[in-house]
Amino acid sequence: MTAAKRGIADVLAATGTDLSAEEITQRVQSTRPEISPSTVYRVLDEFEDLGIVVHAHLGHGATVYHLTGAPHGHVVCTRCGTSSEVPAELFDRMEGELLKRFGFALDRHHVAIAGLCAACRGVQGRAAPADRARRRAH
Amino acid sequence: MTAAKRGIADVLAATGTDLSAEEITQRVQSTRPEISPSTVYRVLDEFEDLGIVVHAHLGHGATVYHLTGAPHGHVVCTRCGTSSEVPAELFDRMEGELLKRFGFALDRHHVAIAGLCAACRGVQGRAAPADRARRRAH
DNA sequence: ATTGCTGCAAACCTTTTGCAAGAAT
DNA sequence: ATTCTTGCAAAAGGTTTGCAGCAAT
Repeated sequence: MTAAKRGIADVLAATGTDLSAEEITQRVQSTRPEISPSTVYRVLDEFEDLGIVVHAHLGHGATVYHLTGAPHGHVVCTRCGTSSEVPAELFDRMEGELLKRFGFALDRHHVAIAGLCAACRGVQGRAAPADRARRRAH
Repeated sequence: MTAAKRGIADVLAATGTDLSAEEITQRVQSTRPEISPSTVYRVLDEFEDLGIVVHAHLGHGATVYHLTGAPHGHVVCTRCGTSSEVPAELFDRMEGELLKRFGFALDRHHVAIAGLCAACRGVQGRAAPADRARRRAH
């Protein structure tokens, strides 16, 4: 295993959250400044092929990566952009239905559910009209 | 209403599926060649503010747009990239749980569920190792 | 010698923005 | 006159790729 791969693996192991390629690059570069973003993308790709890493699309912005582990889903607030992880078991029922009705095998790792987080629901109450901030955030 | 807006609205009304900004641009340009992509993005933004249009992120590639109507979810195959719409009612149970447990208000319009479609499940059977095509498609 | 990894720079795709011109009020 | 909308071109964000060099075999 090369220095780049070791460094990227270390970063992924050291964090509890999902990281974008850019965040991973920055952290790797804090100890190995010469490692380039393209290498990070290439290594991440390779790790995915090996099943070590999975990624998810959170809707806005960059793809995020994390070590394969306890599968979890993501909820993303379309107003403030915050994302958080939710237990994979929330998807059990839907998984069964999708499989039965459409033959579609849901991937819990990969899911991003959009909506309004508790804080933003409070702020804007019932379905206020979209504002620029909300669109931007998302 | 300006020509650009009318044209874009017509395109959206004439299709039954989700369209990317690029597809919308191409279709609009078939009758009004001078309309630019930036205008399409701006008009789409405005339509969203008005609540006429909603968009969804399908994971890979570009954002897609459609007229606000019967809300539906999307499932996207991570292998072949195909996306299809699924009834919003599939999200009922999950919506309730997310609200109760996390105060999170799911937006059914906006959801993209990843997984393997029936065809691709057949092709690769049980959990074949990821291949380049799959990564690419997604 | 051959193969594989890497850094760099450039390319790419999607989306946004600054600006000056034109249309509508 | 003022305001809104547009086209164009450039920029921006995220990601991929060509290439030459270096490392490991």
